[in-house]
Amino acid sequence: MPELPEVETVRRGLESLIIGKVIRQTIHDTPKSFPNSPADVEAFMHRASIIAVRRRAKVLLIDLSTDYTLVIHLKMTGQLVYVGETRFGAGHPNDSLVNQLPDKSTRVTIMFDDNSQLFFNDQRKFGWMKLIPTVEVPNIDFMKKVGPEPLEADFTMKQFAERFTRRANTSIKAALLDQSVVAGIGNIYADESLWGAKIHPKRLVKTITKAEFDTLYTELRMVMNLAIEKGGSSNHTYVDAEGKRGSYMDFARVFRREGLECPRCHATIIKFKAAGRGTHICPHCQLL
DNA sequence: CACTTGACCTGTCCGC
DNA sequence: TGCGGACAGGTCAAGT
Repeated sequence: MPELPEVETVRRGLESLIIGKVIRQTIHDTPKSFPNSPADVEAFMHRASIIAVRRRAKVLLIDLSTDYTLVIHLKMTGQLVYVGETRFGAGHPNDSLVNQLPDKSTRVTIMFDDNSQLFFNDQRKFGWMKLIPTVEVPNIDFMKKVGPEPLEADFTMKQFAERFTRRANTSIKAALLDQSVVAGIGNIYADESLWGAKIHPKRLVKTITKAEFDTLYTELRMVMNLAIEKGGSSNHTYVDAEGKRGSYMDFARVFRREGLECPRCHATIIKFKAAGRGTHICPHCQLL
């Protein structure tokens, strides 16, 4: 799924749904998705209550009353879906997914005392969930190297441009996707913000002017705020904590719109490969 | 160090 | 209807 807006949408949903709930049982038989031993799960999850649901970049952190934390990365196709004690009736908008859980992509099932459940689904098995002591969270590799987030209040335009100097000889798109430069951007919002700033994704970082970085900073924050407001982007498998799709794709200007008109100049949007990823631009607005 | 490419998986879609 | 290949919201470990 998930770039920052999608993970934040899941975080907000979980926060409203599972805080205070007590874990009765955890079902996990796929070590790649959840490597902790049954003994760890028994000792640090069983009878634990949910204290907080936090997020850092694209990683979710579910704090437990045992001073352990579930650290979760959804990667491409991970989902965290909560199902209440009463399931939706047939015909409900969420019916198709929620009523079928668990399914063949369910990797972990957490059952709460009130009979509600939290499912970690992941079709491609790239995602993972790990149980570690809460005090160790800042020490994991990801946390140590991940950069600042575009929406942090104290993250300035000046800092934004400075973060990129280390990646002077790579393309701006590759640099935007580098989580150690700026955290939380993925393929959708890289393309959307570069369109907003009228920058070609293959431009080398060292050729981007200060004025262009300033525009990119502003566009990136606008795009991410809008995406959070719309509950994220559901390009393929992404759903929020209640199994609902996000609607940002209805507002996308270039992403997955190849062959359609640029909303700014009406040229035809094209798709090609950049930084190893499918990339969408307006060839008239974004020149190399 | 900085940079690029392939690997990790499963499912779906598109052309033959 | 089947088969092969390309591709999919992301990181890593390798290679140069």
